[in-house]
Amino acid sequence: MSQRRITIYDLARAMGISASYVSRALNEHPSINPEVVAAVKKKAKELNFKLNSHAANLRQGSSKTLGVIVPHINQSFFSEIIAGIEEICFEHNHSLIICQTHESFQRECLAVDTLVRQNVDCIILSVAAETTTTEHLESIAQHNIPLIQIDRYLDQLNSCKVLNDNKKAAYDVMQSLFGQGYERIAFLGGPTHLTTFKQRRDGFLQAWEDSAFSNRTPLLFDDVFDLSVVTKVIDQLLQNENRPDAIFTVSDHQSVAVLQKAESLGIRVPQDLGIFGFANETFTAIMNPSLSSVDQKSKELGIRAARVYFDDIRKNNGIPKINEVILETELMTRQSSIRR
Amino acid sequence: MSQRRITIYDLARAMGISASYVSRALNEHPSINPEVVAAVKKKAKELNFKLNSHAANLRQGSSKTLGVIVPHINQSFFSEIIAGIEEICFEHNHSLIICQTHESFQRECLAVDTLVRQNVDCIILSVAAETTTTEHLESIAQHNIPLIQIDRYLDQLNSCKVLNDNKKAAYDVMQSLFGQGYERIAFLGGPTHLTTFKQRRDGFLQAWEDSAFSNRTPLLFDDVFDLSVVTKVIDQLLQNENRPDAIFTVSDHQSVAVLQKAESLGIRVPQDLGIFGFANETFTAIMNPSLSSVDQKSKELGIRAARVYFDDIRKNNGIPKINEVILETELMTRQSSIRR
DNA sequence: TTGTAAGCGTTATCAT
DNA sequence: ATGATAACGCTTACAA
Repeated sequence: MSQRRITIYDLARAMGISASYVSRALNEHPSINPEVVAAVKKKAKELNFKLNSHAANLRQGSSKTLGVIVPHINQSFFSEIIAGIEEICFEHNHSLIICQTHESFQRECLAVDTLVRQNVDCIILSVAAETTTTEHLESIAQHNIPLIQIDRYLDQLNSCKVLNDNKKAAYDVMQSLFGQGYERIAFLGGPTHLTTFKQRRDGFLQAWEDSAFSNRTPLLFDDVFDLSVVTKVIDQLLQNENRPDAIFTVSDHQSVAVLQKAESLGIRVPQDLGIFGFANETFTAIMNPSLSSVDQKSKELGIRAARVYFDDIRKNNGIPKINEVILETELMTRQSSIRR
Repeated sequence: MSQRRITIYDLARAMGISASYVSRALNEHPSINPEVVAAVKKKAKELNFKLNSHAANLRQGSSKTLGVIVPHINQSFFSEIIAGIEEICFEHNHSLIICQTHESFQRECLAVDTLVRQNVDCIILSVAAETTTTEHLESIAQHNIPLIQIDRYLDQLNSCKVLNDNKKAAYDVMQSLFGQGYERIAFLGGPTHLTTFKQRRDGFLQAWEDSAFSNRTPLLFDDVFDLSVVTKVIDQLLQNENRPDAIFTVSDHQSVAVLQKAESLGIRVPQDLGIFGFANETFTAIMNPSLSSVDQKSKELGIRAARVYFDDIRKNNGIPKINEVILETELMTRQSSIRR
C-alpha cells in the first residue's frame, strides 16, 4: 500500500544504467540514442514513474507553470480569459495555477504569496475591486517574476498590460444609446482607482460632452459595483420622478440588477428603459429580454496575455519589448437597448 | 534587477544565526523563543523573503496543496464546488490547484499527470463526460495520493465519493412534473457510463413505472449531453406531432437549449411545455421564464469533499473511514414548470 | 536553545 | 555515449 514513490534511481537500477542517464533520456537530450529514450520511457510507464516536479523545479529554478489571479472564476468573462491562457500554456507545455480573490484585497495578497512560493514563471493578474495599493504587487518583481495585468489594472504599477480600449468602448455604447433615442442616460460605474473603470467613465463623460445634452449634468454614479450598493442606487434611481430612460453599467451583473428592478416596477425594457452592460457574460444572450453588452474578446485577452509572456518576456530575458496590448471590443446590441 | 532569490541562508547571515534556526522560527517551532520568531519574521518581511515551496515540499514529501479536476470552471455548479473546497483548504492553510478538462479524456489524463507531478496531497475529481476507463485514475493510488470523486463518478473505481442522491432527486422532479399535470414527459440524459447520470435515469424510470402512465413507453434519450447532439434531438422532439408536454434534462444547459427551441417554435413555456433542469446554475433564476432546476448544494459538496480529506483520510493515515457522503438536493421549482 | 549535517529527487557539470 | 558528483532550498535528526 504505502510504497515509496518511484524515482529515476529506481528506473536506473531496473535498467542497469545510471540515474543521470535516465534523466537525460526522459528529457530527450540530443546526445542520447533514440532507442534508449524509447526504452527508458517504456520502463517509466511500466513502473508508473512520474517526475517529481518539485525536485525538478528546485534544481532548475523554474516551474514551467504560470499563475493567474482573477476576482471570480465563475464569470464567463474571466473563465474565458483563463481558457485562453490555458490554450497557450498547453502549447508551451506549461501548467497553470488558478487563484480567485473574490474581490478581496487580503485574498489577493495571499494568492500572490502562494504563486511566488510556487515559483511560477509569470503572474497574470486582474486586480480585485478592493485593491487600492500596489505594494504586494511590486514585491513580485523582486522575485524576478514578470507580472502582466489584464483587463482590470492599476496605472501606477509598472507592468505589461493586456487591455481593451475601454474609453472608446464606453463612448461607442453611448453613441448606440443616443442613436436609439435615449436621452437621460445614467452611468453606473466601478471603483475608479482601477484605471479600467476610470476609462469607461471617461468614455461616458466624453460622449456626454459631445452630445446634444452637454448642458445637462451627467447622471454619473461611481463605485456602484458591489451588489448591495448597486441595488440601493437602482432603487432610488428608478423610483425617482425624473428617472433615467437608459442605464449603462460597467458590468453585466449590474445590468441584471437593473433589469430585475425594472421588471418588478413594471418599467418596460427597452421601451421605457434601455440597458447596456459590459463583459458579454454568457447569460446576457439567453436572458429575456436579452442584454446588450460590450464583448471584450475575453478569450483573446487571455491568449494575448500568455503570448506576451512566451513570445516577448521570455524571449527577451525578462525584459519585455511590448508594454501594452490593446484589443478592440465589439458592441453586442441586443433587445435591452433596441427600441427602434 | 536579476538578483538571486532570498533564501533562509540570507536571512540567517543577516541575523547572525543558523539557517536551521531560521527555518524553525518561521515554522514557529515550540522550542523557539517567541521574540526570536517575531524578529525573524520581521526580517523576512523586510528582505521580502518568500519560502520556496518546491524545496520545502521536496524535503517534506508533501505539498500542502490539493488538486481539483472539473469539466468546466465557468459553470456555477463547479465554481461553487471549487469555492467550497477553497474555503476548507484556506482553513487548513493549504493551496488549491484547479484544472479543467473541457470534458476531454485526454485533458483529464494530463491534469492527473500535472497534479501527481506537483505531488498534491489529494485529488478531488469530477469525471469528464468522455471518460469511460479508469486506468489513469487507478495510477493515482500508486502514488499514495487519495482520490475523491465528486458529483460525476465512475462506479467501478474504488475511491471516496461525495454525491447527491441522484435517483431520489430525479424521482422528485418527476413527481413535481406529474403534479403539474404533465403527462408526456421526455428525459434527456447524459453519458450513462457515469453512474451519476445512470442514477438520474433510474429515478426517471422508477417514477415512470410508479405513475399512472406506466403502460406507455417512457420517452427516454440517453447520452444527449453534447450541445450539438442535444440540439438535434430537441429539434426532432419538438417538431413531432406527438411532442412531449414536458422535458426533464440532466443539466441546465440542455434545458436552455430546449427553452430556446420552444420559443423559436412558438411553444409556450410552461403552458404547452414544462422544463426542468439539473444543477441550479446561476442563470436559471434570472432567465425569463425562470428555469426549474435541482439544487445540488454545490458549495456544500465542495466543503464536504475537502473535509473528507482533512477530517477523515488525513487523520486516518490515508485510509478513509467514510466511503460515501450523500447530500440531499432541493427542488427549485420555477416558472418553467409551474402551470397550475 | 542553537548549530551541524544529511537528504528529499532532480539536472547540470565535469569526467571518462 | 555514459557515469559520478554537486547543487537547488529547505527541514529534521542528532549533537552540543
